[in-house]
Formats: sequence, structure tokens, C-alpha cells
Amino acid sequence: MRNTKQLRAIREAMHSAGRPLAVNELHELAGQHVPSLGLATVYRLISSLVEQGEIATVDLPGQPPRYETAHAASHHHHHFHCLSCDKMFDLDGCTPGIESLAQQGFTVTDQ
Amino acid sequence: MRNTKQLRAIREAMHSAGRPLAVNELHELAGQHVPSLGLATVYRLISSLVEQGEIATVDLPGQPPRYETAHAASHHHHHFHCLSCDKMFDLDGCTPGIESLAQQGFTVTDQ
DNA sequence: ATGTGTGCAAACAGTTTGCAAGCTT
DNA sequence: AAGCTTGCAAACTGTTTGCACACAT
Repeated sequence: MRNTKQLRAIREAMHSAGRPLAVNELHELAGQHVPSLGLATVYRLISSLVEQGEIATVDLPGQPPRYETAHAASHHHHHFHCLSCDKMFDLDGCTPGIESLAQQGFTVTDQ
Repeated sequence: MRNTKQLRAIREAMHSAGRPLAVNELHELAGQHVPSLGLATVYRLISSLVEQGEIATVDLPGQPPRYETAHAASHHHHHFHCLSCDKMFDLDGCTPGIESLAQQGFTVTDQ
């Protein structure tokens, strides 16, 4: 795998995001560093990185996959999926009252 | 919901299949009874039936959804997904040696 | 210099939707 | 008769692929 600016931008975006990213989010974020970045390249790099175990897939039924760093994936944690902005966030650890973590204007429908 | 021949064909296919069906499988099976059956109708009926809780969605990451009767879904069971023919089958109960259930020429990659 | 990696556009797969005609009620 | 339902085709979304050019090695 060659060390291209596109690859660097993808890695940088993945690591600084701190949450699972969908393909289009990754494209937008990494695209800030490499404006010419094409979607096809994002798809190709993602599958290479997944294949090499550097990033992991986060699947939500009926939705396009998101991706997070393998490091993040190796730590037990939950995800918070906002039905309004459709973004996914990491939650630290595993609390009994997990549903209370999202109170300010959000309604928890799934955990 | 009107009692059309298309709806009857879909229900009949779902119940007689005894395993989760993908949209195209459902289309083919029900299409044997109603040759003019359109794919769009299958999609529309599926979402109505899911909405009414008559059938349940079976999601496998990275794959189009399959559907089974709510009755089947309410009983604890496992699914067997053949990587060769891409069909999904029901397994009864939950055995310790579940991986030995598929031995004749199949290799179990996931459970 | 070599050959992998990239961007673009076209091709694909799965799904949804608009509309006129058909069928259930 | 009224209007939900259907089939068809077109539109859409997400993803993959072919190809010529660019760039890392």
C-alpha cells in the first residue's frame, strides 16, 4: 500500500473523528485536505483498510455501513445514533442507565 | 389492506418457505402463482407486512435483508447462510456443536 | 522507469416513486 | 362507483469498475 496523500487524509480523518464515519462523511472530511479526492478512491481505500484490519465496519440494519478505527473497535463501547442528523457517536463504557445519556432533546429508540 | 391475489401469493410463499427469503426469492416464488407480479409490488407488500408485524426482517451485515414470518421470528432459532447458493436456512434450537450441523461439503465461516 | 493509485464517468444492484389502468370492496 | 392496489418505467442511492493519467517507489 503506497503512502499517498489520499491515504493519509483518510487515516487522519478516521483518527480525529472519534466516532464511526459513513463513506460520505469520510469523503467530506478527508476532502478538506485533498479537495480532488474522489468517492471511488474513498471506497477503495476503505476496503483495503478493512481488509488489513486497520479499521472495522459498524453495521446498522437497513443502513449504509460506517467505519471506525480498529483501536476504537477493540475497546468495548456503545454507539449513539442520532435519528435527526443521522450521525453516529461513541459512548464510553457501558452504564446501567445508558438510556439517560441522551436527554437534551433526544429520544432513545434503540440501544 | 385489501385481500388481493398478490398479497395471498406473498403470504403463501412466506409460510411455505420455512426460511428467511430475500426480495428476489419472494418475487420468484410468489410469481409462480401470479406471473404478472411486479417487483415494486413485492417491495410494497413487504413493507406493509413488516409494518403490521406480520413478518420480521432478518439482517445480515453487508447484505440485502431477508424476511421471515413473525411466528418463526418469535421462536429462538439460528440461521444458516450458505455462501455458495446465498440462501438462508433455519436451524432448530441452539446446540453446543452448532458448527457440526453443516458438514456435507459446507464449511462454516460464521454462526 | 515501473507499476500501483487516482479521478472521472459509466455501469450496477437494490429500492422507491409517479402514473394510468385494474380490481376489491 | 370509489379509490386502494398493481405493473411498468423512470428515478434514486449506494457501490463497483474500466480506463487513461499521475505519482510513489
